[in-house]
Amino acid sequence: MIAAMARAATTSDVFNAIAEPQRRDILALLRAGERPVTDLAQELGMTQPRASKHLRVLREVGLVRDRKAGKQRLYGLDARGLRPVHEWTGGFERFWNESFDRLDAYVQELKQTRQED
Amino acid sequence: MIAAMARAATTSDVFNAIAEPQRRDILALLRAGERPVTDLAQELGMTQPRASKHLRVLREVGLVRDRKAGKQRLYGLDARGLRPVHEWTGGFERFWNESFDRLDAYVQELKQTRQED
DNA sequence: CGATCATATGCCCATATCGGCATGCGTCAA
DNA sequence: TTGACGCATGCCGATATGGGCATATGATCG
Repeated sequence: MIAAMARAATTSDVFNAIAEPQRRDILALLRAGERPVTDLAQELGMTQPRASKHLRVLREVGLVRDRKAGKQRLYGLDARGLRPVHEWTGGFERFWNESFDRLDAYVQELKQTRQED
Repeated sequence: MIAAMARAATTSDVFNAIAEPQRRDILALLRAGERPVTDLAQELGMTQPRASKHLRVLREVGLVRDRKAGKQRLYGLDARGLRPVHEWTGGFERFWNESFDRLDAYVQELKQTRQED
């Protein structure tokens, strides 16, 4: 049976993956090119297991690819998955500029409301 | 003392707020204009308390504004907070098209690597 | 004031998530 | 084969999160 779930189906989708600051840092670093886990961990000041776990999440949502290179395992960026996020937020673009006007309208209405009390 | 924390400082930032599908649905709906809680809840097929809780998160990160309108409370969109997300993902835009080539490169390297064994 | 509608909250449960630590596993060198 | 290195996992603890349900709160109306 389907019981109560925390963050239900959210798990392992791109939006969730980039909700974690450290994972965003990893992605940003990978723009410079492939890197082994230890490298990333050190650069970002995190332990190796921690880096590995974050990388796993990123890999599971397809934002990262890995390939073996001898003893090492190189992680590389696959940013295609970020596109949907960019497009989704882009769907609100026209509201960014409107917002201020809207807020002004709110303020006006609030003032009126208070005066009417 | 600061003990181990789950999702540390992530809580209540915009990235986290939009990691939840239902909250994204709410934001999308609000593009059409202000709406009372009950309205949103019904439209999205969720209970009123649930809608209120999601709206609270959205309000806390500033993606939503509310104003009292008599008995009701109208929630309205304030999309400015989405801009950073859009820009962050935009920073990867040039990799979207590269990705395929990169993957091809990976494959090439892999082939070479295998041959060298 | 009392009844009622619209929301926000509190409390509880189940589960997801992060971090640390120790350890397993695969690869390369001697 | 034995070590050493590089990385992935397993397990545990602490906490955040989502949902349900009942209820507190706020506001309007009679």
